[in-house]
Amino acid sequence: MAENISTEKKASDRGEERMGALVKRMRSQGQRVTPQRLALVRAFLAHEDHPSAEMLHRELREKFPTMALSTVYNTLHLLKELGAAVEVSPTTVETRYDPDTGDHCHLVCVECHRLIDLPLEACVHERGLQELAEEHHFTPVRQVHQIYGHCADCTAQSS
Amino acid sequence: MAENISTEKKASDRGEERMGALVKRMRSQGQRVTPQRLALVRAFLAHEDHPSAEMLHRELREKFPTMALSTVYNTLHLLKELGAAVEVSPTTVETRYDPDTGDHCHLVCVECHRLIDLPLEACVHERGLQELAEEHHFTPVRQVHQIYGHCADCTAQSS
DNA sequence: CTCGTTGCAAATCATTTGCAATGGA
DNA sequence: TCCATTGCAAATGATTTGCAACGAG
Repeated sequence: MAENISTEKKASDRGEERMGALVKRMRSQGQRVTPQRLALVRAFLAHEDHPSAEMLHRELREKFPTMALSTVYNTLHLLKELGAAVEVSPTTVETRYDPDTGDHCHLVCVECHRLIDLPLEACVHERGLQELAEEHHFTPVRQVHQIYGHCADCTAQSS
Repeated sequence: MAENISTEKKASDRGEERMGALVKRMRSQGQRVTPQRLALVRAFLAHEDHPSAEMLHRELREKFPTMALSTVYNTLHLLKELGAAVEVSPTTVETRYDPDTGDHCHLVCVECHRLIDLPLEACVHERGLQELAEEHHFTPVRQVHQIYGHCADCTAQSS
């Protein structure tokens, strides 16, 4: 529990540090900073894990009983555009969002859909995979390395 | 077009080679080898790309006008269990299935959801990423390296 | 003959959308 | 004030499920 408290503080601090810049960018883009968005962004950035829209919705309901799920999605999409959130799709279940936008990879449980962070340096090297998995008591079934971006045709079309 | 024909032949050959073993394994597991499944597996293994259930359904309708979409899903799930297909989820659109089950990664277009194969040796090394992307005229937005498997808790629970 | 599989339609479930009301800038 | 955003409900779209008829072993 003592560990949890310090972890929580770190996450909150990280969040508060990013709030200012984020809010500034929202305003500069003509996006309105509503109380709902403020609370949503603050809650999201404070996460050390990978919450889904539904999870955030449940969490925010306490302060905003009328908060609609569509508002949560709306804000998460905004954060994605601002580069402050990364979508992670464990399998075919709810999309999960990662407040840590640095390059890194995840161990994904195909049963409970838990996501476990791994530093990028650790996972780009094939040889280290087995040891890493064992460290986390994780039994790899398959690995997927996807690079999202724009293909030649789409880049050409939107020019 | 001449290139297409040779490509198609290679894919078909690869498929035919795997058909026998696959059918044998299905029978040994008490799975029935129906004409629908046979056609579906053959069509799937012949693919050089990453068809969705819908795509295969359209394709198979020609020979089996009554083929249900749920039958396609059913067979794809079976192939997945047999290790003959790998699920790939580009974003939040239709799941795509990859007949190439070897370790490799994909370039995923976030606009048209095209998947481009990359050999694993090429993509596990961080440094090569930029050059590889340029080779394919692909603009990377983000990369995702996910390892699917079973986490410690789930492994413990199902023991 | 048996029971796994099929086809069809209805059900699910995450996510999106339409639209009137609200309230930031 | 003006228009982006909200909340709500209905729509969407991929996937799953229930169930009677079918047919592979």
